[in-house]
Amino acid sequence: MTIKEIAKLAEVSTSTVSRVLNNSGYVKQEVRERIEKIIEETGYMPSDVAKGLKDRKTNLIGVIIPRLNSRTTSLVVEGITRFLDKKGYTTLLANTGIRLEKELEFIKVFKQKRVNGILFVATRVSKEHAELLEKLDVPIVFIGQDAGEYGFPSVVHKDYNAAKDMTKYLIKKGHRKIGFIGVEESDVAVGLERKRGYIDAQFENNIEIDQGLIATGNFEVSSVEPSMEKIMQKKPSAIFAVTDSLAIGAINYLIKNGYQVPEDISVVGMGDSGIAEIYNPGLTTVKYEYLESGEEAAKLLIESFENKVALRKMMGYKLIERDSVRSV
Amino acid sequence: MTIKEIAKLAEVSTSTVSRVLNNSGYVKQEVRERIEKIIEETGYMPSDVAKGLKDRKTNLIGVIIPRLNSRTTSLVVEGITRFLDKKGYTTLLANTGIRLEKELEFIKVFKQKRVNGILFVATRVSKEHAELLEKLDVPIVFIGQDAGEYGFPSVVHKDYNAAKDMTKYLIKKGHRKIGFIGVEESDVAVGLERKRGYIDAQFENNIEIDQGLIATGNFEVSSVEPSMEKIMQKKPSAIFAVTDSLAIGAINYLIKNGYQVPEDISVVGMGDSGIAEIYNPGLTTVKYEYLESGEEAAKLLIESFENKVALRKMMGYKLIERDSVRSV
DNA sequence: TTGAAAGCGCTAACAG
DNA sequence: CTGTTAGCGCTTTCAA
Repeated sequence: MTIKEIAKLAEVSTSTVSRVLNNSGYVKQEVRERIEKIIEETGYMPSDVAKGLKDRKTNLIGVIIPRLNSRTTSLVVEGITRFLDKKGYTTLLANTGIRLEKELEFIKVFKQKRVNGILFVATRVSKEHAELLEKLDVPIVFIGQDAGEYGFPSVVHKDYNAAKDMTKYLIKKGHRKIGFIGVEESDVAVGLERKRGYIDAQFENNIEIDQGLIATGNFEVSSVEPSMEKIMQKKPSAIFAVTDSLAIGAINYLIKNGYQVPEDISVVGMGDSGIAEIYNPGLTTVKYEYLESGEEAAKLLIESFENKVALRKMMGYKLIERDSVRSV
Repeated sequence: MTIKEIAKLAEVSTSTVSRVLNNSGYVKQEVRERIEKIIEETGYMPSDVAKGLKDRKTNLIGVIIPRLNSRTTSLVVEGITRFLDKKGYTTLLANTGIRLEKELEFIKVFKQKRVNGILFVATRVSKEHAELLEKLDVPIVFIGQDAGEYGFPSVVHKDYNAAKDMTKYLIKKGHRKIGFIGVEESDVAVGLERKRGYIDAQFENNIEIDQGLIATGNFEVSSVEPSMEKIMQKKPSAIFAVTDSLAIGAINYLIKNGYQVPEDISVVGMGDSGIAEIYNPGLTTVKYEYLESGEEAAKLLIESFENKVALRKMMGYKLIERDSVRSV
């Protein structure tokens, strides 16, 4: 079914049909009704493909995510779709499995689909990304990692400050030997910034950094065990894990090994992953504004269509005290 | 940047550029290289919009989901994107917030975008859906709810059997008074089928159904409290919740009220939501093949492009025994 | 108030 | 081996 067929059925020209479709220009009431009736009956829907060709605007926004099986990403995407839907944009979703080559490939695919912009939930941003994006010239906003270095607008979380605050909180509770479960530093936000916060907080409180208390694994819960084995040799009174999953992995490890949380040892996470709330004990953690960051990034992108300014938006956070820490 | 501009730069016709782009027909090696160089330098990417118009194939698949903040949906979508990506399709995502009018609207939007097919993660399927889809004539596969009644292919989980098996399991463990926390029956799969399983298993074991043991809320954890208050008056020895979140809500309620799980009362859920595994105690539940159902549905859809047969695919399940049940 | 015609970017006969 | 041309479905002057 095309506009031409509708025109023929209504015995008018395609222009006239187009006019009633877009409510533009003059159409005699009687003719309008005739056409509307036919459209209704046939279930005809105009093609956005043809329209897109005509006015080079697809109203498509490409969203690139590392994976979907994390609450973080889900919330960000939820925020994105919520905002874009309101503004009449449709979301194209690309799931990369955190593979750089996939990320680059999807950026190209999006360009071919002529998306009006890209939202990139990144775990790291490289020169390759920057060069490709530069070349393809698509509006983009990064989420979760700062791409300001390459001149791209970004929506980031205050990872450094949050981790520092959390560490200070533990220190205030009397802890001086705080184990740290981190992830690869190639993930600047989670791996590097949070670690910096952890270190600086101790530095400012004149606590000597003990490398024996610091373990680096990956995001998989299975990586917690070796990390914990290393850390526990130093007999810490608290564990600071950079994500809630890792924190819960740590707690489960402790329980399995006969410790009580928080009686014997305190544990905190970051991310307020939903599990944190319903877990037993309730996990003390930092709540980030994930849903809001998705909305904010989408908003930034849409706004950049008009005035293109590269900027960085910092999202807030909140320390949520629950039952996994005790004072010593 | 268009094919025309590339053609001009390379001093050839657009057809020749098109030929090197698609690796079709003959092009003199020397000319080919010249064109490729220009494409490379300019970062030109052919427009899928124009291509789509030409050969009425967009390689777009629309995915409609109720919301993203559940592990179930995330896994299904993960499975979908995984499969579609392999096959060269791109995913359009529509997040409805479980509002019927949004669902219908997105189906129309997808039609306008000329998607080649739709995957609908449904919570219920109505006549309105059926009529619209009939009229718009878009290939579709339902996920999670059976739309066979309206002649649409569906990928569903064995909700009835799984719930029945779970109930039988509790019975075998010696439980005769089993509380039931369900959801609205408008959700046929989760609300109705699972309840039927619960009832039939008891019927077959000559256990009289006590309406006082059956409570119906919604998916929100907050709805658990009133349900539990009602059920606990009957002093059950076990609770069967139709989702893991609900089950954990129940456990938290019990703990708050001084009960021990499973010592005082057993609790089981359904869905193997990830929380089930790391929760304390480990939750006995049913693991569904969510990721696989996404893949399976996408596969069905793509296959239906060739031979269009409406069919129903039943996904398997597995009872996962953990630590939230004891024998009585 | 309506229609004819051109053009958006690309591909595929067809002709050379 | 390469170019010309028509047409995909739609909107938008420009005329009438």
